[in-house]
Amino acid sequence: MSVRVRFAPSPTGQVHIGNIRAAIFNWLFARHEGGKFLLRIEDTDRERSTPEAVKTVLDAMSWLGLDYDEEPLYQSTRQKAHMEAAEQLLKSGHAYKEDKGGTGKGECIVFRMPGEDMMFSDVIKGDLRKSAKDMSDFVIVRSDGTPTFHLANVLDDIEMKITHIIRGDDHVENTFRHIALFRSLQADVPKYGHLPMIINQQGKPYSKRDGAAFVGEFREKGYLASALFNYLTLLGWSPGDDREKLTRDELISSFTLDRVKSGPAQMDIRKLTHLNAQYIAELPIDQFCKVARDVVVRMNWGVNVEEALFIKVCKLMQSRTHTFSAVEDWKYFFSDNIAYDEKSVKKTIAKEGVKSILILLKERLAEIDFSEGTIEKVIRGVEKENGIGEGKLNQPIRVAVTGVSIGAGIYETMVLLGKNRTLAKLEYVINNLCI
RNA sequence: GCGCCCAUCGUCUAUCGGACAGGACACAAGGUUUUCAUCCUUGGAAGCGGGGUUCGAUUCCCCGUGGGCGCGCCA
Repeated sequence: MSVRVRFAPSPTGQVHIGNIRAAIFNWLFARHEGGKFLLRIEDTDRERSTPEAVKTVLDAMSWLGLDYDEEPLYQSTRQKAHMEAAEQLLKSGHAYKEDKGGTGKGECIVFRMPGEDMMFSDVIKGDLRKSAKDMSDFVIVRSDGTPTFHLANVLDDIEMKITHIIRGDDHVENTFRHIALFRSLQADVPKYGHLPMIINQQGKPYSKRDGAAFVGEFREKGYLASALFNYLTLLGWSPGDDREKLTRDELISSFTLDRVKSGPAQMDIRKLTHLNAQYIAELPIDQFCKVARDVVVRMNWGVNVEEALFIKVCKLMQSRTHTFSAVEDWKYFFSDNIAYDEKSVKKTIAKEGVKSILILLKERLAEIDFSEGTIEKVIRGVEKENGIGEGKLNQPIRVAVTGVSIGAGIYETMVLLGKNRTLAKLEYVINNLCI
């Protein structure tokens, strides 16, 4: 029988990093096995499940390249089938009505656990057992007539002919209930695999408080889908050798569930960032420009970022870009109005004697055509005339023309800045920041 | 409290009883470089504790400890 797996998110606004990893593992498993990867939108919470929330899920998936094989099943369309199944369970004696605990809410429908010890072989965790006394009956239809997660989930998995359920660790206990449901519905019980949780630095499951907890945030912070995808597979899984940076095809061919670890794994943003830098470095330049351009648009600098210059800047900056949020600091290439880093200014420009040197530099630069060679020559000359060590002027100049103390090679930077802008910035610094 | 699961460098991991426990991130020290970054070299860094089984245990078993998860008319 061919493998059919699913990702079943409830669209509640954001896609949690733990959920998307479950989706990735399901996807990888399906692709490895040549099976189907399906999507089910669990939109029974009518208040939170808005079309926008659904779109967020879809966007996150397409961003990561998680393509699904059949039309998504919307759980909200299954209400009737759910209720019919509940009636059937009532009839067959697998469920009964009860006002649980006399809450006054009225009667709900409760599923009767079989009352015997259970065991299933988890594809990741191995044999898991639970004795009858530790399992109690549970509600499948609320007193308001709506089905609970357990009922809906199992019924829809039957409907979708799911063969393997790969989901978070937090569901292991539910699995005993779900298996009992499958059996009493006379359906084939799928295979289960429970993924370890992703935890934060405190060892707790990732939450909003940990900053980057949602897929959208990683995207905004300048991470590449390919890097996030790759990194997430490494959390709780490894190919068994020393490879860590794997292409999607390599991931598909080496992914097996029996290599998934069963203990929780801690997220390390730094390692993600390192991977991200590698992926960025090997991006074709036009791709790099495209993603960088999106950041520029979002930043809304209020200046014209001309494409030809932008491409040159991209070429210059790509190798030192770890995440695309670094693009936010590129404003000095395109704007006459830049922010000066106070500390850097203090350290390099706001010093005795700098002013006259910069004035001389400005005069000399005004006389040449800008190229790396000519610029370097001018700077070396000014240094020599003032008895300054070779290269010592580079940093002050960098701060003067870019506002910050880090960046690409200063000659290249000045060439891209252009003569006019360079001179204008020197003029500003001489008049306003020098002492 | 009860039940289930897990346990290798700070972190992610390799090891399917047998060599110096390997790799990556991070960190440190060098080198390259006009700053930053890249790149290169080197270094420190781990088998939770205690019992067994075995010629031999990180690996198998038990106990302890630590951690995670679950115990809803949430999903």
